[in-house]
Amino acid sequence: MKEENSYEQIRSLFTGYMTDCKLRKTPERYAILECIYHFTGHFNAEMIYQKLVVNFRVSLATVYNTFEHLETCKLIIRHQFGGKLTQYEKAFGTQIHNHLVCTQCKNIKEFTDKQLRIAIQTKTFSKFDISHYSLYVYGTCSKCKEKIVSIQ
Amino acid sequence: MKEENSYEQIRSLFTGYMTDCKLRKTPERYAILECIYHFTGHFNAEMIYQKLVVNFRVSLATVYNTFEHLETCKLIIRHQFGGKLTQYEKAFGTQIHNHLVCTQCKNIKEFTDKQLRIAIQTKTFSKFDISHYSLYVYGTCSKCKEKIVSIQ
DNA sequence: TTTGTTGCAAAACGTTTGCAGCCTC
DNA sequence: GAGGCTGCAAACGTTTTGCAACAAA
Repeated sequence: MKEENSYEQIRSLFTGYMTDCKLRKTPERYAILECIYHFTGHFNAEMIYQKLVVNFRVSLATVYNTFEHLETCKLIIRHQFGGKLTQYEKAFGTQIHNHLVCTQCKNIKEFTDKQLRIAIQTKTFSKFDISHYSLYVYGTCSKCKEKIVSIQ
Repeated sequence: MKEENSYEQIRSLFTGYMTDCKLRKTPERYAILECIYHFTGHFNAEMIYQKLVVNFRVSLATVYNTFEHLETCKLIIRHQFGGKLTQYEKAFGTQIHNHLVCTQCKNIKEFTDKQLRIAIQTKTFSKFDISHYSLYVYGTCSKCKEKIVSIQ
């Protein structure tokens, strides 16, 4: 898999998208992209805003606005794992993966499964163009299993 | 698949759950369950509330409260298909199915795939107890594809 | 009688919007 | 210079909470 995407590569992808859509290339948008690039794991608008606002003048509204564009050009993927919180993750420099969601502690673990991926991706729908997919597997993680056992 | 679950069967499942958890068997909870039983397709708290309130004294808060219990005892499944709205569906009397979500018009179609279902369900995780799963496939539906073509 | 559950209204929360000013093109 | 984008604050819609009254056990 393409594990090595430099910031410059990602940035030029975003620039290309903005040019195509006649969007303006503002410093805010690049700052948000760069912040996401250096971020590990899942994030939301508030988290990126908090990280940036320390030494950069941005507003939450701009973060939301930029996320929308990043989502359409597939640089980030939006998730909603049961809670009300919308979470995102980078869609570059990472393998396609699925999510194990613990319904007790809400923790999320990732897993990859080549067979599953192929099964989903090769499925064709006569009247539907697939863009991407999300598989969420819900259950109880090992830590919470222990807790339940110890209570009984 | 078990396509024939009478309301009485479902009701007694719920009763059993409430007994086990030492919850009170209130008329409101049964009214909400019955309303859901007769509902087709996806629904949310507001929809059930609106249907019930016509000839029954309930509050939205109670609907939310009851949904939480119905979710834990797996009589309903919670979904969040990208939008901010939380949607639910019955988890009885229906086949396990996946969702095709159109990113343009937000319409949702269901599809079943036995092979996929088996592939997911037989996947075992050493430290994780699977309860259920949701597969969302995002893309563009036929109607929206036409629109895009006609614009260009 | 006890205390879980209710309706109601207010609050909370994440997200969106309206607008005047700014800055990219 | 035009108008897309910004920050700010107010508004929004869904969900949660606090509380006194109610009713299941």
